[in-house]
Amino acid sequence: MAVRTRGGRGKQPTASDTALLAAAPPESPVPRRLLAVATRLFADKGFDRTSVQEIVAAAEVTKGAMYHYFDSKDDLLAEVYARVLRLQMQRLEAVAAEGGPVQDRVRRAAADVVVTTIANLDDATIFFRSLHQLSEDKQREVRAERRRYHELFRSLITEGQEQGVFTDRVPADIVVDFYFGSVHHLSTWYRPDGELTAEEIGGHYATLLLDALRPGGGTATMG
Amino acid sequence: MAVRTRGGRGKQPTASDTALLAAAPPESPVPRRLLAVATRLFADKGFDRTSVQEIVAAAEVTKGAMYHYFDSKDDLLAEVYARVLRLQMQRLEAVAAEGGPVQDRVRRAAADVVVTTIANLDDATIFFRSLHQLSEDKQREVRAERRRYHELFRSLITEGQEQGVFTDRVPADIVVDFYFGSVHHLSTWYRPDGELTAEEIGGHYATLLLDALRPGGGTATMG
Amino acid sequence: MAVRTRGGRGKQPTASDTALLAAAPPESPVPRRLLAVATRLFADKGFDRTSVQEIVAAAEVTKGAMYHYFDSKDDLLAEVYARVLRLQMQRLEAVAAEGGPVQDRVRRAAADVVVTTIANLDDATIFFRSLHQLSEDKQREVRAERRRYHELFRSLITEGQEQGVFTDRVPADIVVDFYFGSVHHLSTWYRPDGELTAEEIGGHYATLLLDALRPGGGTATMG
Amino acid sequence: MAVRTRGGRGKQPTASDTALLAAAPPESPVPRRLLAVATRLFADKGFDRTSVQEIVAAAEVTKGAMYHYFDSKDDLLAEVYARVLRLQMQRLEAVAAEGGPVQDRVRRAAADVVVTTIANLDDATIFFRSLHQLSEDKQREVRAERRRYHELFRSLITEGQEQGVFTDRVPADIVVDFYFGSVHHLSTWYRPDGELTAEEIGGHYATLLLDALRPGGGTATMG
DNA sequence: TATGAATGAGGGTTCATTCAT
DNA sequence: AATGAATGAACCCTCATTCAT
Repeated sequence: MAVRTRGGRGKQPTASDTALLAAAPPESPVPRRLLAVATRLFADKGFDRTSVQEIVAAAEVTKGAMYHYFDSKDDLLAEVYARVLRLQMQRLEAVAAEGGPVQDRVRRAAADVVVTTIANLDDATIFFRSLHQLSEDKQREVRAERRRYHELFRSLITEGQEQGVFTDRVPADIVVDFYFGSVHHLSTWYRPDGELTAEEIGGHYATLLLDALRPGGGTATMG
Repeated sequence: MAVRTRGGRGKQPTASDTALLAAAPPESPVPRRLLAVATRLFADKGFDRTSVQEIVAAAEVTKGAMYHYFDSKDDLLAEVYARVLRLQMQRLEAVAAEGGPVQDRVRRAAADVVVTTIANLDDATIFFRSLHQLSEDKQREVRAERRRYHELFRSLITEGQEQGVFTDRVPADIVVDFYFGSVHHLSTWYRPDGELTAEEIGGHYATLLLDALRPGGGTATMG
Repeated sequence: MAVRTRGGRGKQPTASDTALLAAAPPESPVPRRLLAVATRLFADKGFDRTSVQEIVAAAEVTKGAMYHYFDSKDDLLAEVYARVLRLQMQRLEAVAAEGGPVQDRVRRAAADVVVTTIANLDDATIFFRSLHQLSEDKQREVRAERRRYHELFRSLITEGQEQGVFTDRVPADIVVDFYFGSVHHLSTWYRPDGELTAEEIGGHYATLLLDALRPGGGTATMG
Repeated sequence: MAVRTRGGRGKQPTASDTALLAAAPPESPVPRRLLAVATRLFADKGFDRTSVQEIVAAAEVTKGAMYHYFDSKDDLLAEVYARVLRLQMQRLEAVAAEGGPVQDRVRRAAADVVVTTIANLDDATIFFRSLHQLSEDKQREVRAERRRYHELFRSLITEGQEQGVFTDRVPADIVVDFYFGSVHHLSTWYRPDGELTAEEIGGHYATLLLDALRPGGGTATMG
């Protein structure tokens, strides 16, 4: 990580906290303001179409200042990825660590990732669109962290399948990719002024996932 | 459309046909070759990171020739979008027009879009990653066509819900966005050398969708 | 001259004829149409900013056709120059050949060149703005022809000075350059919807010239 | 104005000062050097035929440096216009503010603009030839400033007409356009190695103007 | 007489980054 | 901790012209 000055943050922020992170008021310290502004611009116009000049202008900072805190424009993007991965992981770990029936934990996790994603739509937009704009090294790191996240989620699915509360007609791996595809694409169609709240969408998504995992009958494979 | 010279293509190509389209042999006419090469490069490195110079070099064509056939680099991307939209729409229309129980048609459509997407992974990669790099005008066109596609798919879901063979716990709109999110993200994780064939993945995805839509019991919303 | 096909034109066209030349209807023969269109565009946007593509599009002709009739874009411009020089020379020669007192002939020539210039404003615009865009060779030709024109006009001034009806306080050379500067710049400020007609302006310009040449008193050189 | 760093200049420079401005020695700061070189090249070959590459090469500066100081090539041209307008306006204002009979002030102004124009022939060449190559916005600004200049000059003519020391046979507006046409065209025919000095030509031009404005008899309009 | 695909050199401009201060 | 002038490579695109047909 290249940011040389940054205070730690309390763990387990709520979804609404995380939205505040992105809103970074102009009086906040320089690196934070740069990150906030960059997130906004990257989501808006894409990484490659956002110039360093625009970022520093929007953050009311000089170029020199930016290069003082960040190694490169790339590094700025890497920080965005690090932030969102850290956040999602924290939330999933919290849910996974709770007690209760596995299907309840899966539902909570599934709904929560939707709500958090919607609360940080810019992050989500960047996440699914800009991975290839990161350097090879950093891509690898991101992918590795992402894999850890998926594996944790998958372990919950597997736990349910082993207990028989979930069907295993479809491999847990596939289920996880299937679900997170849906989640990532929220940034493509979700509009804050739509009919449904983030919580309602989270509920629906979780329902679709849980219903798909219901054991019993199953739909016959066509043929 | 900006390509000024191009013959029509036969209707209702199979999934394997479509893969061939992208592979465009070197002796094919200039615009086709450019499109094939551009698709490859855009998927590989992203639109903004692919220079016109690289495209024409890979297509063994001069820049002037490229600009003779395409209005701009943007236009090249627009053609990729037009092609994939046309293809997917044709296939969905074909499936929708078939007879048989609605759940069979949905399953076939759901599985087919997966297979077709995998057969044209480059297109899919570009599709979900580069829309914002298209000009406003062209974005609007793409979105409009995409909407028509979604609406056709949604009408199948609605039909099933009205017949009572699908649950309506989750609105058909949400179901469609949920499913196509999963589909679009295939390009993120699918690898040709993986354990499962395209058809198997299509089967699993269709199963997850159909199972989620099974009527009956349902999973209680967490309380 | 590079245009290979062009009928001769009657001599001594009136000012209104010449305006018609520029309006060239679309059904007129190809080279004439090209010349008319080019004149319009060169005056509008300047020679360098007018592409051959635009010219042939506006003339509803293909590029190949244009290059069949003209050697180059440059050649098109040369033709415009040739046309305007020919025209102005013809008119001046006609006036000079008339009888009557020299001051009447000068007045007529001075007024007529204004009216003709206004009737062919596009030509005038091009004339004073695009000479340097012609090849060296062609520039030389244009300048030579222009010199012949100036010399003819100057001979009228000299004639008046020798007769004593014009003052010779200012050398005839300077008078000529002085006057044609004014005339060329008509294209800079004249607007067809202005208060004065072309004839009125011609009258005023001729009056200014003739009054400046009145012998007698003269204004004392400052000092 | 787009040049971001430039000190003011002393007021009321003499004609010979202004010629020095254009000669900008090589050790002068980057923007000044660029402007000097650009003026030279634009006058020589025309704006459109002068490439940015040529400018920066002649100024011994990199392209990046040029774009650091100027927004565009267009901006460079706009600066040339701003400079010449500023200069001419200053001089006219100085003359107009002097005392003495109005005909003396007009004569001085008329002669001075000729001398100044000849001292800055490159500027004059560019001025009358390249206005249409400026962006619409900048053209408007230039024209507005030019109008202010003309109006000041015209007010002197009007003053003389009202006092009866100038005839009003020709409207003051027309007189102004007439005279400045002549002045602008100096750049077309004046050669430093000619027989007459700048001051002599200025004298002649002023004489022609003043003589044309002499009241009395007048030349009868031809009938 | 006319086409239009193709050329290839050059156009203006942008941009992430460096470095002396 | 911060500046901002300067770099230099790369970018997309335009264009007059040619040539096989």
